[in-house]
Amino acid sequence: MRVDARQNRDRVLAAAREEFAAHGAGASLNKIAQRAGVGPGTLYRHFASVQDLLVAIIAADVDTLAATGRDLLAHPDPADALRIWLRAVAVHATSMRGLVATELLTAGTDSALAACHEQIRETGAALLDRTGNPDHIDVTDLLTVVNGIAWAHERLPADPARLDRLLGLLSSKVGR
Amino acid sequence: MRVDARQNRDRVLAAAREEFAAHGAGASLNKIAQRAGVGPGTLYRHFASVQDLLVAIIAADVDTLAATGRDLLAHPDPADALRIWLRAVAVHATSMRGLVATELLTAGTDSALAACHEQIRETGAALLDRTGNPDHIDVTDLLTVVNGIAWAHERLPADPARLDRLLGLLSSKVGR
DNA sequence: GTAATATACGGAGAGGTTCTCCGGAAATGC
DNA sequence: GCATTTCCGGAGAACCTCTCCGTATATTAC
Repeated sequence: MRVDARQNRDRVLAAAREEFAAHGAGASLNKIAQRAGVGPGTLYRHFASVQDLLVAIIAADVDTLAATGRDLLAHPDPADALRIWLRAVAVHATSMRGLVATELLTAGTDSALAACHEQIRETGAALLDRTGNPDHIDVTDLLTVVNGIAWAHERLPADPARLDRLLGLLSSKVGR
Repeated sequence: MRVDARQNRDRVLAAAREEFAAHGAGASLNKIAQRAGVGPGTLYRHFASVQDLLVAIIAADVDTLAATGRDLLAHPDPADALRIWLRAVAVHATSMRGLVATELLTAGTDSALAACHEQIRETGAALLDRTGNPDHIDVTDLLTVVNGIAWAHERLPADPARLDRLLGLLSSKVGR
């Protein structure tokens, strides 16, 4: 890839981060291009759809999340480890005004996104298995609910304590 | 109100129901007007914003939900009654591709919508109180999570059994 | 039944959006 | 230094939301 192309790509990603954080799904791709100092054509050549753009932004965070999960496998209390990690997942999904939660949930056909899903699912499964999982909870279901909670939390007026309260409503095996 | 105006209003509402159900948030108000056989001006005169349109559609369903809740106050098992009603709330929120869940969550400044919120909150509070509410669960938090679950469920490929599984992940006091 | 009035209609149009296309400019390889 | 490949950027088509206002229709008064 030509170095100027990579620079433009990076500039677009940075601009998109800011614009999505500020306006969520209502962000204008035109404005992202403008903010990045490139033409609309350049933006669309690098990212064929708004989803591609989001996935590129999210992928890095997913790696971090998986690493956190691996570290937590060494945590003395398996149930605590799961709770801590689920909270981290929720916090991550609580960004960009619901866009991340939406994207993480929708399977779609994007292979990069599918890889993100799989990475998160495997990490969650490992943590859940270590608790013994007496209620035979499906890890996908669990992550679905956590995403839903994150989405709802973000949509309401800011209340820092709410996220923990909502997660606390989960089944006692994983919630509290 | 002139009778032709009322007829147009009703036609717009019917068209909007179909269009929202088909395209969710991506529905075009132009197309709704076209489908209803009126001009855009007529649509906007009746409903100043897309939110007004949604609230008008939702309000009737909320009345039904509140009535169901009142009936359930006579249910022999308070915990069962709460679970049944929460499921009904989730099913209702699971329509129009997430639009209803979104709308029910966001408080905003619309007074008609605020009335819907209050009606649901009061019904939920009555049902929750009757269980004794040993965990001191906040009814608003509970409804928030149910909405989040409904939203997440609707966003994924159809799986009729999933909604119950997700609701089952709630704290044992209300989930199962 | 007719005239006067209030009310509502509909479409043109301004300004925004997404996304495409292609001529020209810039970087790379020899 | 030159040929070639790659990439850029903006013009523009098609769509969207939302407003304005002349026109048409329903209602009321006579």
